[in-house]
Amino acid sequence: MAAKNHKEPKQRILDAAINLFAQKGFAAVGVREIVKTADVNIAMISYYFDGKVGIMKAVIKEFFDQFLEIFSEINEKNKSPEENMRLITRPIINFIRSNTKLAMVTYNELPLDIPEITELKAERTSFFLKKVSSRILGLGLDPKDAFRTAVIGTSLFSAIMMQFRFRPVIERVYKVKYDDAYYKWLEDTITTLFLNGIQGIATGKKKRVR
Amino acid sequence: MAAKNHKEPKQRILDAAINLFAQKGFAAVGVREIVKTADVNIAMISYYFDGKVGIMKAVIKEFFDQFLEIFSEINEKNKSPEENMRLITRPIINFIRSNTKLAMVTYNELPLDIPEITELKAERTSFFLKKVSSRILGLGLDPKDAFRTAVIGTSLFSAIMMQFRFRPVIERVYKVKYDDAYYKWLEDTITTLFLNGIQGIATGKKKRVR
Amino acid sequence: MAAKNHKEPKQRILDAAINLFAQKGFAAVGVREIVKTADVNIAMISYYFDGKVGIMKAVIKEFFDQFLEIFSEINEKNKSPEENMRLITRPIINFIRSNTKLAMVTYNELPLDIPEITELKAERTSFFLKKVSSRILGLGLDPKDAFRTAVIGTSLFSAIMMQFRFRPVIERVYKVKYDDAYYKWLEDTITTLFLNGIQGIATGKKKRVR
Amino acid sequence: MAAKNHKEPKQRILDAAINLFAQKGFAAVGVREIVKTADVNIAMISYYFDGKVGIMKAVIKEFFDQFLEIFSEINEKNKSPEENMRLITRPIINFIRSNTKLAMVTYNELPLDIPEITELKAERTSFFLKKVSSRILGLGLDPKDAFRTAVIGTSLFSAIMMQFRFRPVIERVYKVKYDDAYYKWLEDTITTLFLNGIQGIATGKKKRVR
DNA sequence: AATGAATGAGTTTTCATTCAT
DNA sequence: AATGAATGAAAACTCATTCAT
Repeated sequence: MAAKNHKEPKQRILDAAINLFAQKGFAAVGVREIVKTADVNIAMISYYFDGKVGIMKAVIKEFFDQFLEIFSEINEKNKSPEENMRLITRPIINFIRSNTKLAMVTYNELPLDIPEITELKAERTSFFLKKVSSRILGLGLDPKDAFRTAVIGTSLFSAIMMQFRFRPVIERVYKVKYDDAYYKWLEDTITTLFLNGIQGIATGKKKRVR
Repeated sequence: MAAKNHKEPKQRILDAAINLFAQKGFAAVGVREIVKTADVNIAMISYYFDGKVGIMKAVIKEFFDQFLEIFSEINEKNKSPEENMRLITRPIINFIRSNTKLAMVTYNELPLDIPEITELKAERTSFFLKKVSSRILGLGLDPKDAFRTAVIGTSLFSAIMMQFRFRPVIERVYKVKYDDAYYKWLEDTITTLFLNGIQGIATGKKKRVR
Repeated sequence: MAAKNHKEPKQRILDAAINLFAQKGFAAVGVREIVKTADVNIAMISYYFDGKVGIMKAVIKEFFDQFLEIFSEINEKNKSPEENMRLITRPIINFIRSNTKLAMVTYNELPLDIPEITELKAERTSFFLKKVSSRILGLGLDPKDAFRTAVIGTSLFSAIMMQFRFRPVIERVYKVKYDDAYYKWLEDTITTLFLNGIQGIATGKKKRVR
Repeated sequence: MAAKNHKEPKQRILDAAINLFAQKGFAAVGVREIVKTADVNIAMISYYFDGKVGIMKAVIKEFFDQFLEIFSEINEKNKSPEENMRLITRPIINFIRSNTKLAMVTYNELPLDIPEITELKAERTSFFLKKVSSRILGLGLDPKDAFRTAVIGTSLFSAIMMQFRFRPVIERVYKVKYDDAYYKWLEDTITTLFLNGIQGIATGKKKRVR
């Protein structure tokens, strides 16, 4: 029942919370459940995080701190369009694969209004929006069409996220092994899908403008 | 505060619940809040829905009953690929536009485990998965590649859904008016994006197989 | 689920209530449970009994009306002591055997205070106390020792009652078949036990006085 | 209204519950009433007893733990039959006199089915049945007639219990002072009654066998 | 740093009863 | 006579948080 106690209490709380939030959602998880899972005293929640929403704040921060960083590492020089597209899809897939629950919690709680978190969430997601848009832009779209890149960027992210969210459903219907090969295949599929899609938009853009 | 009382109590409860669940999430909404919004007596929750999760059950059923129906109406005959693609994207966008909160609630609560709802959810989502996959299949993909159609289908749905979920964030960054023109433009964008993406996959399929 | 509907609604309610009260106790049974068992509309409770405690009143009345009557039928003439003792024990055992649940409900709820029933209960139990005492008195006790007969009388009744109350426990420990032979044997045992006991008290009375 | 706060909260809850359960019955007492009487916070019920039935569990355990112990102390050596009988009646009367409410609560709730308590109750009452039977056996009954000792034992206990249960009724009819003298007299009466009764059964046993 | 008992407002659900039909 | 929707109070329980130790 108790968790591995080699880590620090603060980290144990965070780990437990991410797992439980991912499973049941923020509001449905009680602090008593968290402290039992983390094997810490209940007062430690206030001590380290100043309450339950403080944990959620930390979770969101952790997600964005790590997630936004993966974009910084991308340096598309003079590569092929496919390679550049892959420079977007691969880090996203790999990151979510390695941090599935962290990503799920953040993504799931995004539209919900917990007042004390609204500002933090809005700021980070806006930043993400700009970041991902700018990455998409380099693939042949008209720089003036920034809004469209935002739609495509969020679609890309959401499409990838969906594969993790929908995993239980997919497993009910198809025989899939979620191994390295699968994730490579997913990377290929998403890359091809969006690369061709974006190129289709870029060439046909004269017709449909907004 | 009280709602319009022209509708029947049962429907008022459902309407109120959908609005509140969409705003705060299922677990964060109390029945007292629902009955206050719906202007009904608190005991009516048990009377009509047998408790709070009963409301959620009804919400999920309502969403899938309506949503799955829109696919039945699609009859792709001998039309152009673009027209066929549009026969998928348009009804989805229109439906979610008309039932944004219903869709959001269902989509948001999908991964969360509320035991009494698990089975219902699993059954309906599996059904959705098959339905959307079969629609995608008609666009030039190899019939043996059913699993890939599932990934593309869920990506498509999720990409559209994301535009509704992310609306508050997008509004912070871009000046958008969510009118008929916008939704037409969104339909065009998503249609072009996925049509070209799917065609790219269909032609390049020999290389990447799973 | 629904009960046999040949009887009148009022009687069906009473039957259902007695069964449920016997099983769970008055306070633990809800009117909704009663009406479901009796297969009548919930408003019939108020209509026929003026509420839940009204049912309990009727139950208590029914028990005492029937139970006190069995004593009237006893006419000890010039019989042997054993025959006279048996004229007390047999009707009690037979009555409780035939009306086990009615007796259990009344006996179980005796010490509990439901204001509207207190007076009714007190009056009937007092009456019972006098009745049973007077029966005991004829077995050789000093007429002045009325109080002692009350103790013996209640002990006798309680001893018999206990065999019904404790039946589930006894069945766990001993192999018993609750058939005619058993009840005859019980009558013999209780009769002998109390007859000899009373005679012992009657002869030894000079020593212990109160 | 508030109770003496010298004792620990847990004990105060137990004391209050025993009093209230004895007065109104388990199901008719609300936790709010208990916490008001015990002057503790309502959450302490869950904290210490894991809910209302947890209190009842504790009450039953407390009764049997204490009650069964009084039998252990009895060591009938080479004493007269009356002394041996008295070694059974006296501790029972004294115990119930000192723990009237605890005994009443346990006795009253015995036949009622509160699922979570069924097993506990069954186990302890079975144990009691064996204990009291073995005590009775030493008074001249045939060792093979174990079942009859059970009937007599439960009758004895129930007869004593009845004097406490019926006290309000008896007080309405007779002038009794429930002092030491009364309990001594009660001990004499019950002892004589059952001793002679048992001896009557023992001698007349050839005739009536089961 | 860490404990766990204690708090009071909060939760959902069920209660017996009523009333318009 | 009979229905069942509707009521408001009360039920048991859980919540996140605090505080003396």
